[in-house]
Amino acid sequence: MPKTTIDDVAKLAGVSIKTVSRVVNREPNVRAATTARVSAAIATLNYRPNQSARSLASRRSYLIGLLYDDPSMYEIPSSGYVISMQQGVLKACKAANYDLLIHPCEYRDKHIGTEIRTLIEHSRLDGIVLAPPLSDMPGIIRAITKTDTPLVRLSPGGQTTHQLAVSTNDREICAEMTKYLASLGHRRIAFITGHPDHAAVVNRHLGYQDGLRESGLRSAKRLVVEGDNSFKSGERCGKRLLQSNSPPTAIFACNDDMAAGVLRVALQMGIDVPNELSVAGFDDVPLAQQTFPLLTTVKQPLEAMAEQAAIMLIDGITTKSATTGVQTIPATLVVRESTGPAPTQAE
Amino acid sequence: MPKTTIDDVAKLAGVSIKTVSRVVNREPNVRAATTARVSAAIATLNYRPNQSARSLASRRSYLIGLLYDDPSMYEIPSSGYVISMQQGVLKACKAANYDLLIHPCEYRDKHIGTEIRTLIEHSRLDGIVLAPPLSDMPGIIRAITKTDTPLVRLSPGGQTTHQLAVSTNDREICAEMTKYLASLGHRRIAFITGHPDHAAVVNRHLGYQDGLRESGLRSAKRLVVEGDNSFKSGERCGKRLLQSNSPPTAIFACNDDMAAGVLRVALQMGIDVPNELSVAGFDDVPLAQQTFPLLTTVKQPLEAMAEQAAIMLIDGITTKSATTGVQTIPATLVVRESTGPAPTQAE
DNA sequence: GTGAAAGCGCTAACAC
DNA sequence: GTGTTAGCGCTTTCAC
Repeated sequence: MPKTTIDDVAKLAGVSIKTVSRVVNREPNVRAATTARVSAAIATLNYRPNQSARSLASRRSYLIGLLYDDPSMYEIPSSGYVISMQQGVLKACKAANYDLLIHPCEYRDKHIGTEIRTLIEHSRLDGIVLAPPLSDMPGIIRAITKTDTPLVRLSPGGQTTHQLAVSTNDREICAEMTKYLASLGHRRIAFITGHPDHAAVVNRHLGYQDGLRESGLRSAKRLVVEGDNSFKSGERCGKRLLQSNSPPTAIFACNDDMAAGVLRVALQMGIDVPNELSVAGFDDVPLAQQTFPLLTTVKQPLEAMAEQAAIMLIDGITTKSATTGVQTIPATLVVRESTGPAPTQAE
Repeated sequence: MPKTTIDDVAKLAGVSIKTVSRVVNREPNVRAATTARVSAAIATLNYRPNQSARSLASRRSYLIGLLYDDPSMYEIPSSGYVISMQQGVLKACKAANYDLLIHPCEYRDKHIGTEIRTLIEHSRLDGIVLAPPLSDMPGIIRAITKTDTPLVRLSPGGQTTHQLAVSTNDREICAEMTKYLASLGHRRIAFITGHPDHAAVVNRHLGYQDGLRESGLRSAKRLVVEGDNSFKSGERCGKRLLQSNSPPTAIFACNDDMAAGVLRVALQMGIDVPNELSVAGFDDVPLAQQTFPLLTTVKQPLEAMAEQAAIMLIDGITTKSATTGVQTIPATLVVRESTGPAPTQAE
């Protein structure tokens, strides 16, 4: 069966192909009656515009790309984060009749710039959603903007004045979590920092310090250890903290994977969570509900953020206005089972 | 800067555009010297063929679709499985200069057939990789084959004579795992079945029965409970099994998410794994290395399977030969910490 | 409000 | 081996 084309529809509706095109693209200047006739023809013929032809003529691919750090680069890959982003972007794409092209990449690769440029030019991406920590890498951002491809960054750390971005209130919410832990009586609250390349997690560290200060606690260098956002690094950091003399009574890790690693180490060492140790994470990925005990964490609205990013992106593409702006979608505390009052004798 | 086209390259190389096209597409019948000249021109102009134009002229999109069960439909979504498949397919796509379009879908949706058909016609997918349990749904398979789109199924349960598919030795390896548990002295080995719609997990159940038989054990109905592959269902099933009178000393769940759920329940109930209870899973997703204790499981070569599927698919597309065949990539046992000798007094 | 004509950048079919 | 000629099915431009 030869696919039905715009000509078939035009013939059946008794109009020119241009009018069909107008209806399909919701352009103005078509009488309601005509629109109805065309729509009917489209329905009976089950017509679907050919994207390739559309793309060629309009110089748009109706494809947007989601670029993120390749999870398989880590010992134990984390997947919940990526899936959430994908879901969010997909939702926006579906609504706007765009398709999503995913592209995990190794950002440490020397030729990452060329790779991205090739991807964009080859696939004719209409826009790009850039996930952290890629969203903080000047080289990558430059490679994209040089091709004039619209770009939205997720959770960028630095300044975002002349670009599109969506982020959450990392700093404030981390201060809140820290204050919450302090309010439970904890005095030695440790912090596991994240990926040093990921600027948003730097803000989380700042929030931790804010929270400490506002609770009248002093920050101690030995209570802050550096992870890389991976589960394994959480285990390593947790072990180090818990084996020190005068270990913390609470550990706040700046993502869930690391917090889950801490939880595992505590279990292994026979430390009772939350009675002897409180543990908190950040993200609220599925893993936070698969640990024992269930993880207290910060619910980052990742899917909503990704969706919003894609909406802004597509909006900018269709209106051709180089929009600018930063949307912030607030995170919230989720208290589950891994946090509790500080142990009394441990002071 | 106006993008460079095939005409620019032809002019610079002093040949016709058709020759450039030949070089780009690695077609035969071009002299080596000519090829070299064209390649040089391509390099200096940094030419990249326009996919839209290519697609329109050749009726190929250079896009393949990966369809899978939408993980966000579950209480606690599982993501490791999906990410692995994506990785595998992406690898093959990269090698063949294809792009990947992901499409999670709710297979229970009444209009799933139309949705898939629209996707295929709209995006002009050149081929589809169908993940389980979609790969077992006649309605979905029919919707795809009706559009004449090449299709590869992952882990289909039923017969696959006239179609492409990649699977693993579910049944045999499950028999092996069961026998392994029996060899540890376990006599009451429970099994948590998976998604009833997913035929491959039915084979796992059969393998469990094989293993029991070959170990001289009788299968008991009360030792088999039905889950749906989700973590939560693993918790529910685990609780039910462990709270029964005369509980099993080993539980074999037919995927890791459910096994992890069992592990959590055991921890909650104060049951010592592996000393009082052995637990085994299937898949070897990242979660299997994030539990306490680490999960003994069956390592399913998911990424390799997905890659192989995509290779077969692309191969069939480029050679236009309606290939047929089923590849089987064997799984292996991974013994970690959650299994051990059966408790002595518990017999 | 609607339509005619001219491409978009490439590949297919065939000629040379 | 290489080139010529037609489209692929749309959108764009501009005329009416």
